[in-house]
Amino acid sequence: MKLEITCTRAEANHKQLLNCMEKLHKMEGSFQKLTKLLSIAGNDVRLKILYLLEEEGELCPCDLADILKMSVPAVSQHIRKIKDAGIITSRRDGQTLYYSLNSDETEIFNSIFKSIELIRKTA
Amino acid sequence: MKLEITCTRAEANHKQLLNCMEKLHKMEGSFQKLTKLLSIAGNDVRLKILYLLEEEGELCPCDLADILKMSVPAVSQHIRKIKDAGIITSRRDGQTLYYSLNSDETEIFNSIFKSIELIRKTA
DNA sequence: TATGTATTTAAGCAAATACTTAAATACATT
DNA sequence: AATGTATTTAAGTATTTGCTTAAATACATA
Repeated sequence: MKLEITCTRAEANHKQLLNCMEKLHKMEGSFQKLTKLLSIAGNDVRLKILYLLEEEGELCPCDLADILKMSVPAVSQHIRKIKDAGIITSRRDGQTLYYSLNSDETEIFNSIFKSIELIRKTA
Repeated sequence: MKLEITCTRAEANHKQLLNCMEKLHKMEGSFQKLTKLLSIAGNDVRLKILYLLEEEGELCPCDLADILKMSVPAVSQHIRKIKDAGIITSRRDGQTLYYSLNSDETEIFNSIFKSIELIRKTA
């Protein structure tokens, strides 16, 4: 890791900057994983899909398309992103695929959804 | 609000779908605000900026550019996004602008940052 | 006032996003 | 086997994103 300080301010605290760099470097993997999760949740449609799965347990693409008032392929492509990130899994019943949140991912989304309530109160 | 069900599956639970639509409709504003927050945090650079501000209290664009090893204008443009969302504010000291998290926004980010630790353990 | 430093803003561009429509796949039923 | 339904995948496209470089702004100091 290159630890080069270019800031020329007299007040610049080089030790602080180097410390920050090392911290980030050590946590790089965690940041990548969290960024991935947040970028998936940071979309109106996908956040609603995640919320609906949390609330309803499981839903199929067709239901989600109805609820979200959008085309089935559009929903399906969002579902794929969420699935590729390992956040949901599917269960087949005949022609219908039911998607649900993976139990090991619910904790972080629960804390995110809690903030919805928080926002409702402050807004 | 148009409540139209197009799903033709025999098993489709229309009451459930209508209920979901109403819930989403009532929470539309909260979803928008939360999506905005998450889309801002769902970027590697911005998540790190937010984390660094949380950890260090305040930092200037120049410091952040050093720590993140990227150009000052690139950092500045990320800062602007975060600032436009009302998440941070600036304090001027001479030529230097110090940015810090707004206190009313720290709660949600704290819960997000906590999940970094969670991820470190599970990964 | 002139020069330098910190920061922002603007213009330009490559890559990523998120939709649309059309085609492919998987299962069910006749 | 043939047709229909649920879903995914692919191709095409308009929009957004995130950088780069260059120019503008704000403050400090000689």
